[in-house]
Amino acid sequence: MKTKSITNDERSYHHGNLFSALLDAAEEELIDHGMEGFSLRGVAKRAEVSHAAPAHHFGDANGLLTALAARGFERFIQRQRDFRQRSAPDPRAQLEASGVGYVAFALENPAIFRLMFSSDRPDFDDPELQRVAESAFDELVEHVRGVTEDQGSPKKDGAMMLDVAAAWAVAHGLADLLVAGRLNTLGSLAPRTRDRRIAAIIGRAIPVLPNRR
Amino acid sequence: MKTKSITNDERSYHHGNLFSALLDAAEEELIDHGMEGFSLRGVAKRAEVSHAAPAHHFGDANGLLTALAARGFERFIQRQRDFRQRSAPDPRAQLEASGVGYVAFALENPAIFRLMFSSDRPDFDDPELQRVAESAFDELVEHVRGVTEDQGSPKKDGAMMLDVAAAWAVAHGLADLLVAGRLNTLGSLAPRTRDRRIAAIIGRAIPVLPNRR
DNA sequence: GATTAAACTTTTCAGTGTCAAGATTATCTG
DNA sequence: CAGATAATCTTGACACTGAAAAGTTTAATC
Repeated sequence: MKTKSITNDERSYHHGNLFSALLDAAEEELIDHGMEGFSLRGVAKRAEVSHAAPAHHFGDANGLLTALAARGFERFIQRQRDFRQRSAPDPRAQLEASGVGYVAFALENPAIFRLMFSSDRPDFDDPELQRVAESAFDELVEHVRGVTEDQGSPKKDGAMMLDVAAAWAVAHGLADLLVAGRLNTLGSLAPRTRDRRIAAIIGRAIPVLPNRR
Repeated sequence: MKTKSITNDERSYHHGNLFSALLDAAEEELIDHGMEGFSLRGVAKRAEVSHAAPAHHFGDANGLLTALAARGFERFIQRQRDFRQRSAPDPRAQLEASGVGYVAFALENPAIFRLMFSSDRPDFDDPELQRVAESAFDELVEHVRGVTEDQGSPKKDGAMMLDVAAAWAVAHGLADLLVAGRLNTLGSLAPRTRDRRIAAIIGRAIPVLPNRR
C-alpha cells in the first residue's frame, strides 16, 4: 500500500526518524483532543504506522508523553530567551521579559504547557526531563538574583527563596489561569497591552523598596 | 451515614442516595488513581453498584466530574472563609488569609484542585458549576477591593482589574506549583512558617504605595 | 554474504465508556 | 388499596483503548 508512496519519504519498512515523527504526531493529537482524549493509537495513525510502533521507541504511552514534555521544556526555555533578547538589558526588564515569555509559551502551547505542569503522566524522575526542567528553573533563579543584587542589598538564602517563589508563582499563575480561560479580562486584551500588564504584575513580585515585613 | 440502613446495608435495588455516594466514590478514585487513571467503572465498584448506574444520575463520566468539581468549589470557598475568620479583620490581612486558604485547599485536595483548574473534563458551561466558580471569583474581587479602598485611592476599573489579576495569579501560582511538587523550598517548610511566607508573597501582589507604573 | 540486531507489524487480551434493553422498586393516581 | 407509571438500577453488547507476545522485514556488522 504505502510502501511505494514517493512524495519524498522513502516509506520503507523502517521509517527513518519515527522518533521525532511520533513526537510531532503526539503534539498534534494533544492539541486536537486534549490530554483527556489523548490516544496512543491515534498518534500511531497520524504517523501512518502500526499502533504498537511507539512502544519500541518510548516504552509506553507515558514514555512518549515524558519525551514530549521534555521537548516542551526546551522550547519553553527558548521562548523566554526570545523575549529577553528583545527587551531592555537591565535586570528588572530581563526578569519581566522572562515572565512574559513564560506566559506567551503557555498561551501558544496550552496542551503542552498543561502536560508539563498539570499532569501526572510524564515521568518526572526521567533524567532528561528532570535536566531540562531544572535548567528552566535555574534560569529563573539567575534572573531573580540579578534583580535583587541590582538593588544593592544582597539577600540571604531565605529571602532569596521568597523572591524566587514570588516571581515564579506570579508568572505561573497568570499562565495557568489564562490557559484555563479564567482571567479573560486580561486574556482578551490586545497582545501588546496584555504583555505590558503582565510585565507590570510580574514586577510586583519583587518589591522595589526593601520590604519591611 | 447511610440514610436508612441500620447495620448491614439493606442493599435493596434502590440505593437511596446514590448521587452523593457516587460523588464520594469518585473523589476517592481521583485521590487514589489521579485524573489520568480515573475510571467510571472503578467508581461504580467503590459504590457497590453496577457499572452503568452512574449514567442515570450524571449522564456520562464528565457529568460526574462536573458535579464533583462544583462540590469542590463550594469547599474551596468555605476553606477560604475559615482562614479569614481566624485572621485579623483589616482588609489586607483578610486578603492574605484568603490566599493562604486558597493554597491550603489545594494542598489538602490536590486531585480536586486539578480537576477544578487544570482539566478539560468538567463542563464549565454547566450552570451549577459556573455559579459556584463565579461565586468564588466574586469573593476574591471583593477582598481586593477592600484593600485598595482601604488604601485611600479608589482605583479605576482598569487598575482594579490589574490588582485582581495580580492577587489571583500569585495565590493560584503558589497553589498549582506546590501541588505539582515544584517549589519544595516552600512546600517542605512547617505549615505555620510556610503560611507566613505565603501570606507575605500574596501581600506583594498589591503594592502598599501607589505604584507608579 | 551470512548472522545478528533493530525497527516495525500482527495478534491477542483485559479494561474502558456508552448505549439499549430488561428488571426491580417507589410513587402517584383512582 | 390496588394498578399504572415513573424512577432507579442491572445486564449485555459494542467499539475503542494500552500493553504484551510473537512474528516479519530491513539495516548493520563481521
